[in-house]
Amino acid sequence: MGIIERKEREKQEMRDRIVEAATEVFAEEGYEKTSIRNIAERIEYSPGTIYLYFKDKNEVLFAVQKVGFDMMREEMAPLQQIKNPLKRLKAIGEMYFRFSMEHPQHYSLMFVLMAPMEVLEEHKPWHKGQEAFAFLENTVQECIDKKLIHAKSAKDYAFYSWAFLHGLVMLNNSCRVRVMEQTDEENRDLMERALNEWIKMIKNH
Amino acid sequence: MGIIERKEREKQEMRDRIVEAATEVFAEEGYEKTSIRNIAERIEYSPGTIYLYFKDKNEVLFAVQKVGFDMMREEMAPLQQIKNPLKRLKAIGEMYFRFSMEHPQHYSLMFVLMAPMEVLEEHKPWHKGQEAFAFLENTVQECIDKKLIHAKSAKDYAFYSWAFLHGLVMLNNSCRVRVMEQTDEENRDLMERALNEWIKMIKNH
DNA sequence: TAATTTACTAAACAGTGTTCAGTAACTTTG
DNA sequence: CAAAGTTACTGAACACTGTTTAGTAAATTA
Repeated sequence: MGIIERKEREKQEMRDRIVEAATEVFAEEGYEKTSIRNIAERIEYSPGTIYLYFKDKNEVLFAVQKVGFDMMREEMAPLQQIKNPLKRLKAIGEMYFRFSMEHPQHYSLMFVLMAPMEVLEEHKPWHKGQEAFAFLENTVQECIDKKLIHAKSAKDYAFYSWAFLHGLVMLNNSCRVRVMEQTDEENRDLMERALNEWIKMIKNH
Repeated sequence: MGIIERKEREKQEMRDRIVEAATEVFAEEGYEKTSIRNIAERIEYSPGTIYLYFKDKNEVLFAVQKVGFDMMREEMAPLQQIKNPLKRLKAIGEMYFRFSMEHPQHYSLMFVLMAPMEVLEEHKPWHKGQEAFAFLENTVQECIDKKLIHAKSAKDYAFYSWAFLHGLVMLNNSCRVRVMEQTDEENRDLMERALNEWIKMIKNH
């Protein structure tokens, strides 16, 4: 009897539909307007139904976060082709900036909001985050191996690089860049300059 | 007749009481639990009363943000005594880390949340933010003047420094530092190392 | 003292995440 | 094929949220 198999498949399909709807609402309306009722309405089910497939809202957001990481991986994959690791490192930075501008809602779910992280119990790994970070770390390691940068620890310097970019993106998105009293275009230039300066700073001369 | 003067004074006192109560609730319970009803209850008035003194919740949060900047200025002022601007720069970084750890709620109101920034109309200056940034920028300018660092623009490098620290603080507070799979203490060490590395990176050798 | 202004409140509106009793449809059993 | 059991789903409820507004009591002015 393939009934249990079909039921299981239907269960998974329903889960996927919820995640798809949640992703749409989230990308279109943002975090604040993403409510269980809103998601339920989009798939034409009652709000309670979502709780038959997810423990709580955080679990739904965690699933949407995964979608975001999959999107980023697709933009990251082609960068593997860049043979010079220092050039690849810069390309990762440019991709990171672009992603944060084109998908601001996904960006905050992936790197800012606490909600999706709350489903991860202590000491349990954050697979999607680690996978993305590994790509950065490997690139930094290659730079060290080829003596292109003066870093000791690839892990540490990968993290520093991430922190620098993340800080720039955050100050920009949260309007704290207002202290600079510049136009939006000048701010974009500032970010570009910042990435160039960062590469210059860590480069071996 | 001193009645209008007294009335004005009472109006200001009431505003102050609201801000004080809001600051307490905010520091104790955090952003999520800071509601108009919560603030009103603490000063034993109805929620509606707050709207006689503030346009909306954002305006209350903006006032609390100012309190946060005043707290930070008090920690910043003594650093003026440090004559060596590069040492002062590092001290600012250490103070910034400490502040973010000791007052996480104020930190997010000052540097992360959108709500308090929404009271600032476009092209209007963000005084408190600019004042704090000026202290950092002046210190970087002194470093340039004394040829201690290899920066061209003090404004740009002050911003880069801020972005780097802010990025570290954010990745830490938002649990994204989990990619490092380290203990809390190891993470604190990482932040300290990061600041040292940053100073080393921008220093003239 | 009467009229006016001021300060405040209670209630309402539309929204939130989550739980749970009840029900209708589907599946299994006899 | 009918009865029993299981599954999937819903509607309503609970305790919250920011904000608006009509109504009221007190303070001030005339």
